[in-house]
This record gives sequence, C-alpha cells and structure tokens, in this order.
Amino acid sequence: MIESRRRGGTQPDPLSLDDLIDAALELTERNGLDALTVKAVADELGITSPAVYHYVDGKRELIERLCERVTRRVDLTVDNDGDWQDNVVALVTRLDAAFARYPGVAARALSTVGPAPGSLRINEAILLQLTRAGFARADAIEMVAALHFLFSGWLLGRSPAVDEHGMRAEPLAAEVLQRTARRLLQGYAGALLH
Amino acid sequence: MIESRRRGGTQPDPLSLDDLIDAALELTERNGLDALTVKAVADELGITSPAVYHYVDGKRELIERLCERVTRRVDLTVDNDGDWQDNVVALVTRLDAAFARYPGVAARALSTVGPAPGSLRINEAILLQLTRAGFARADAIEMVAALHFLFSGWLLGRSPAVDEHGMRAEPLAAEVLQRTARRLLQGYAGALLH
DNA sequence: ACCTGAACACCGTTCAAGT
DNA sequence: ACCTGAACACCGTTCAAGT
Repeated sequence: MIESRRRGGTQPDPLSLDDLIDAALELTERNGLDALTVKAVADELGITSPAVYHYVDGKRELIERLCERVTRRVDLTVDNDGDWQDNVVALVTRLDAAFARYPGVAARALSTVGPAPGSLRINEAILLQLTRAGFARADAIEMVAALHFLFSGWLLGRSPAVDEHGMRAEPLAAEVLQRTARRLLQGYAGALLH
Repeated sequence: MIESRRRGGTQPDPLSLDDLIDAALELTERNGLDALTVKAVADELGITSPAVYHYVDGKRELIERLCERVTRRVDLTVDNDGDWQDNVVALVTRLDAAFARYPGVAARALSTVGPAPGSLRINEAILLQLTRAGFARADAIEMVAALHFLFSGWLLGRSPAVDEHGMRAEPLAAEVLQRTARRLLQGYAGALLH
C-alpha cells in the first residue's frame, strides 16, 4: 500500500529498479504471480503502465528479477561438520519456505531452461555436501538434478496456494518433502557409497 | 490442417466435442500449450471463436479435457510377475513419452490441485506394484506421491520444448528420469523392506 | 531521464441475432 | 441446436509528446 507517491505539489522522488521489484514482490505475496500485471505494479507505484518499461525491458524481465530476489534470500549456511543428509534436507526446506510466501513464483523460477540464476547458489551448496559425503562428482551432479526434480514437483503440487476461487489448498506439510528427499538421498547412498 | 470444413454450398457437417479436442491437441502438438488460443482452435475447425463456447464452458475446460486425453492414452499393462521396480519405471517412462509430444501439457496437467483425473489411473497402477513388493499401504501412498513429485519436476524441466524463440531445449535423456526414479524406489526399499 | 496519453494487436468471454 | 457479428474488459507493448 505505497500508493500516491506523488500527491500534492511535492517533487516526485525518483523511482529505482529496486522499488519496482519491491512493489512486484509485495503484489505477488498478496495475490500470486498469476495475478501480477504490469498495470498493477504501475498502480502500486503511482505511475502508468508504459513507465514501467523505462526500468525493465518487459514483463518477462520483471518476473526474472522477481524470481532472482526470492531465491537469493535463502540462507545457505550449514554446519559442515554435521550430517550431510540433514544439511541437504535443511537447505531444501529453506528454499521451500522462501517460495511458499510467493504463490506461483516457484513454478516460474524452476521451469526456466537452465536453472534459475539464484538457484545455482543452492545447487552448489548441496553439491558441496554430497562431495563431502564421498560421492563421485558425476554422481553428485545427478543427485542434485534428482533433488531438483523432486523439489520442483513438490512445489508444483503446492503452488496454487491461491487459485482463482481464492481457495487455499491444503498446506501439504513440509515433512513430506523432507522425508521423500531423505529417501532419495538414501537410495543413492545405499547404491553408491562404500 | 482440417481447414475450411464448410466451403462451397455443401451442408456443414456437425461438429462434436471430440472434434474440438482433436483440433486443440493437434495445435498443441505443433505449437505448445502456451500458444493454444480459443481463436486458433476455432480457425482450425472453420468456425468463429464464440462458437467454441457451445461445446465447452471456457478455455479452462478445453485444457482440462485435453490433458485428460493425453494421460488416458498411456498403456498401463505390465507383467505382474516381473520385477516391481522395472514395472514402475516402465509406467513412468510411458507417461513421460505421452507428455513429450505435447509441450506444456505436462506442467498444466500435473499442477492442478488434486491429481489430474487421468493420472489417477497410473497412480493406482503404480500403487499395485508397490503393494505387490510388500510395502505397507501408507508407505506405498507416500512413495506414489514422491514419484509424482520427481516426475512432475522432471517434466517441468523439460517442458519448454518449444519456447518463444522456437528453440528446442536439449532433450534431457529419459534415462535420467529412469535412474533417479529407481534410486528413489531403492531408498524406500532399503529403509522399509524386509 | 522520466513520465503521460493515446493507440495497437491480441486475449477470453458475453450476448443478441440469425438459421 | 449451432453459429455469426459486434462488443466488452483486459492484457502487454509501442510511440510520440511532454517536462
């Protein structure tokens, strides 16, 4: 609810690209990515739709930057002396929590060909845990891909947190994600380790 | 390329709902679901856009029926004396092949809350293999969910077979899906079986 | 540089009217 | 019952014009 940034006779303070993404994020948090429109962002900032194109090359870039911001916020610090499975599960859980706030962002962020720029960071963090566990590099890479699939599918299933009827789907507890991810890791560990 | 069904003075043969879905499927196979428009379907059939609404309640229903058709075509017969893991992997592979022909359909079909009507069939087929292997019912259900996640994520990653630049993403061989699915099954088997 | 106003092409959908 | 033609609200985007 920023609204009417430029009321009265006051000099309109200059907008920044960050302001734009902030507004888009806020709208997405409220109504979901599907309802995000260029005009809605413009209204939120008190400008007209065409003005948005001065900051961003199109709606596509707007969404890309938005997805990047969501994934970049994820805390990747883990205890490198702790259990590698616990660490991987913790990382995935945190990414899940980040996406949970912004309905629809997950599907968009994860469906882009070649993993989203922000998700590369977490993939590397997971990869570190896997090599630490003793997996060969090629196997570790496949495991990251497998986890990516599992996680994407999980998010896809929970994604319509706000559908067109305004109904919220049943929350689908995060423990399911955690258990399935763990089983996947165990499958690889049992087949490939020592 | 049906086109001009009603040329000359010949009596226009009546359309059916199936004709409509057929046309939509053909268009989707060529251009992907994202490019599927009500007008495109109408053009393909030689009618105007509003006429489509006589057969279907809206674009949403059109897509639902389309997804249903794709999943319903999957052959679910397996050798019930064979290895259960082989059977499950075979089923998933066939579903994958069905979706591969229709870019974008997978993401839509799998993201609907509550599994798509057609995918229920395959879930039951998988469930049968798992109980046959000796898993408790609750565990088997979670495994189906886990497979569903893995598979959905896999499809999401390969989905933009036709993106807006007309570029086809690297095929991402089906063996990756098969191996990761197998590892997942092994994880559950190692933890829960005998 | 930053923004507006008007316009364009394209959506899905509704509705009155035709046969 | 089946279809057309016109219209509506709403998209994303372009562009000339203003300051």
